[in-house]
Amino acid sequence: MTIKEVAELAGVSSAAVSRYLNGGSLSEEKRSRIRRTIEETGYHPNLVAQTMRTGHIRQIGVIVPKIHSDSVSQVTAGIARQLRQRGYVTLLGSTDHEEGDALGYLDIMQNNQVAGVILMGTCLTPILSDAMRECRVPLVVTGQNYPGFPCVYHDDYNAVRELMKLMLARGHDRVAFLGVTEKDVAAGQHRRQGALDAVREAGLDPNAVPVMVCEFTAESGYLRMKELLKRHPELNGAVCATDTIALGAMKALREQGRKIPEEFGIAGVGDSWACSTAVPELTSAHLYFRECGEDAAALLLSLIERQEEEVTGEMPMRQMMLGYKIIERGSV
Amino acid sequence: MTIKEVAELAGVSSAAVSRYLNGGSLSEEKRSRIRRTIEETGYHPNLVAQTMRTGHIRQIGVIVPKIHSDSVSQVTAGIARQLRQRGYVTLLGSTDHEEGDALGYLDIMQNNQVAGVILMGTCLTPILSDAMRECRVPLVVTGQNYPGFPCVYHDDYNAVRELMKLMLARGHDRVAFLGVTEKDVAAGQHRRQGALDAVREAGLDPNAVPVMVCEFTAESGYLRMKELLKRHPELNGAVCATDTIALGAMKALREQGRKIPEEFGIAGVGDSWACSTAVPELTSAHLYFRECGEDAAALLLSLIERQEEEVTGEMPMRQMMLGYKIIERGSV
DNA sequence: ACCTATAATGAAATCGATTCCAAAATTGTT
DNA sequence: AACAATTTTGGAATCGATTTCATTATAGGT
Repeated sequence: MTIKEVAELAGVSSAAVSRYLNGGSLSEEKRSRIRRTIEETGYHPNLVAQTMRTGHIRQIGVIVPKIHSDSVSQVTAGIARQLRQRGYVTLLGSTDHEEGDALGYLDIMQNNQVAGVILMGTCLTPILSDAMRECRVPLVVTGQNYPGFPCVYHDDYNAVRELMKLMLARGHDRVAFLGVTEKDVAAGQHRRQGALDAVREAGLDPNAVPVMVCEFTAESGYLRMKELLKRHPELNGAVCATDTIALGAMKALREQGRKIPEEFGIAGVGDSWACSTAVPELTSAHLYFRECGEDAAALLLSLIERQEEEVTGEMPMRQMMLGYKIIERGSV
Repeated sequence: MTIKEVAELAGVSSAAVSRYLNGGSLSEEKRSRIRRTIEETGYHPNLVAQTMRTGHIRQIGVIVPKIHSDSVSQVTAGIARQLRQRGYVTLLGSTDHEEGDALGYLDIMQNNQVAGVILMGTCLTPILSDAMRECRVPLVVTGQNYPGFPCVYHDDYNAVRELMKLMLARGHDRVAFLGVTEKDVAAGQHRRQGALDAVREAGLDPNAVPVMVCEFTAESGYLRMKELLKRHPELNGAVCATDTIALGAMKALREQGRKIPEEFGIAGVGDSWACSTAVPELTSAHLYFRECGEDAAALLLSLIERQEEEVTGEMPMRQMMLGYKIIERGSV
């Protein structure tokens, strides 16, 4: 069913039908004839043809490192929800942490003429950075602060800093940090730095704090913690870069018979649902993942609209940092 | 950069460039001239225009009840991966379990001219069923067996049946079942039926088995289990329709001082990562979520290709059931 | 009744690709 | 060298919408 066929049936020109759909002067009589015909035929405009002509497509590319992950899927849910509300659809790309795939998606999405791209950041390599800069449509980064790009991210530094302060305040002063790869600036560098700075601020020596690098899995947290307890049996507390790692670490602590929180304090980041099923329940920093996604989408759409309306006024770069909330559950 | 501009620069007609890209007779000389021009300009064909002309778009609509969910995101990861491999992209719609949103997405995706749709099933209402039947492109259902539609789903019935058999074999013979809404046929009806049939097969009375209906959350599992223990203190085992519910239920058992697995056996479904961080670790039925997504995508693409090639031979309906694997971890 | 301003209308151009078709160029055969 | 068969080529039509433009109809004012 095309606009032409509708026009024919209603006895008007296709231009009239287009005006009916998009607003334009049209006599009341034709208006109602067209309305009837559209209802009868169940006509829906072909968005591809529409895009072809107008150059505006209501599709946004969303590139994530791994859709099967608690935090990533929460952000994605926020993005999809906001986009949907504003009449856009989500073109999803999950890269499995492969840089090549991210580049590929960036390409294929632009070929699909998306109106904009949201990239969930992990490790920023020069190649990816170049590709992002060459992106022909507005682009927003979530989860990381990439200088030069509009970003929406979390206060990773202070979230972990505050967790560590809490840990020290509770008397766990021989602490370790279970982190993730430093290639991930937000989850790797900032969280570690927050932990160490809290230690320094408490008048202790941050260089004495053992730092382990884990994968993003419970298994990895378990293994690293086991190693840590063997090498540093004097430890009585650990802050972990993610809840998953912390939950894995708790298993190692159980095996060693360390009582939580009396003999050993532990905390994670992300406020995953599994925190409240652990024994004891895991103290964690809540990050506003859903809101991060929603804000990123809203920011991107404002950039797109500004572009389409050819607003020429100056436009400040937006780096949007979201807060956090420490959820005490008794593991510290 | 359009095909016309490339043609101009290379000194050939746009038809020649098109033939270069899609295969067609072309002299070696022009071929290399075009190649050079494309490399220099970095030209990429506009997929919207391509779709406009050919009617073939390499986008697949994927409609899920809630992308922020362990199982859903795993299936989605499988789908996206398979589609990507075959040169398609994923148009994602997350409905938050709203039927209206599902209908809306079905519509908007068809307006976007998607080549096909994968619908992750939950509650099949007549309205949704009608909309699905009216879908103008091939459609595959995952996670549920909807009669009349090609489906890829799990053997929910036998997975839970086997879990319950295990439970009874371990001497937990005063059992309950913590299920989910019956509107969800696979997770609600089939899992419950599997549990009750196992009880019957063991020579016990299935009508004596208390059945609770939970939400898909740990909190709900906790509350329902607490209620259950108050009403039926004699119970010594429970099979749960999901891991999340089981992990919540374990909290209630801990509060009541029930030793797992000695005094009370518990099991879940889904083999979530959190199973192995629980105390004791949770016995669960592994379902092949990723594979389910991959198979659904593969099935859909085969339907699409068959349609595009106008294969006329008879075409059996495909209802594909995937197996499961009981992962014993010591909670039964 | 006449002229102007505004509203209504449809034919045709356009977006960027693919593809049909007829013409031109090349190849092969005798 | 003449002719047939095949390959190469670009012009033009096409997909389904929007939008410009020139034209016609209507309304308003004196």
